Amino acid sequence: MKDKVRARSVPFSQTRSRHASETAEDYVEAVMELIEELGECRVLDLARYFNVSHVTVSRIVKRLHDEKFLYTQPYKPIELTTKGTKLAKRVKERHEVVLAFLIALGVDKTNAEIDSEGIEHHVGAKTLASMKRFLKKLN
Amino acid sequence: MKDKVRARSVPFSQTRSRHASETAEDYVEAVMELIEELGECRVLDLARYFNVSHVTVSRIVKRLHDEKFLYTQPYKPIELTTKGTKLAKRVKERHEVVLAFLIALGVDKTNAEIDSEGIEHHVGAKTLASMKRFLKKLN
DNA sequence: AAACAAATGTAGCAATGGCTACGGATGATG
DNA sequence: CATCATCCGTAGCCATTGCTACATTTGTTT
Repeated sequence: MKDKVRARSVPFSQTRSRHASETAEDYVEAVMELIEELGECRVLDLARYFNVSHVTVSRIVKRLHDEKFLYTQPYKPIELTTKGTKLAKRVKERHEVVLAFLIALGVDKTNAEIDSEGIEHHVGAKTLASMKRFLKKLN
Repeated sequence: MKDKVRARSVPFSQTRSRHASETAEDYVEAVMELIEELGECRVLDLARYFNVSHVTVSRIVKRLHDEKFLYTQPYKPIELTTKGTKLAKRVKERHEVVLAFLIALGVDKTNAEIDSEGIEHHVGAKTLASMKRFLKKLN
């Protein structure tokens, strides 16, 4: 009986570290987008993007720098490392698939955009493949 | 230009408070499940369920008690309040829809279970309705 | 009843992500 | 080149969710 219960715990992979990974994904994706749209990415651009204070951003940027996702120097624009760019591309592609999928499913654009932001982080390879298959079948 | 960027920040609704709500959802759902399966729900049952220490559980249980989601007394089993039961039922139903949906989409059971745990928290009313429609069409 | 094991609580630490307040750096403008 | 606004860093606070170590309660077993 207890074993059965313990088995259920598998999907709950240490909430805190999972959240940290989600933050990394959100930030590298945002940095890539902001560089595309504004030419460069500053701390305040990220603060406006995520609607948080510049302090929160600069601390997270520091962490992501330590984890080698991006380059950052005081008072300089933020850039992605190779590692960060790879992650950003993967995240962006997955995000686009999830968004297109929700819209194809019949969700209005506004809600699809909101939900896809949260859902994308939890879409594994298998689920992503299924979503792509679904989209392909529609064409 | 900046406005366009700022608009994107809408889906990112204050990460921290969102996480706290997700925890509440996970815990009331777990309490309901554990009571069904074991007859009662103890701190250690939740610790095994989520694979965290009993300390983490008892602190979260204290918070959920303050927020009136559950009853708890020292060294006694945990029970859901009316508010907690309502939330648990809603969460459970949504969870079951998401899981069934992923399986119907072609995801294997193991991955569907893992991904649905994360996805469920971000499925809004509109997306949930679309998933239900999809499931209905299959029958 | 005493002793022991198991369950739970408490103290106190770390990491993460929020914040305000303040000060230093940069760059534009007079 | 001096000033001033903007940007950014630092200090220091809080909440949440992890942890270990230790204390206490409960219930079982001599």
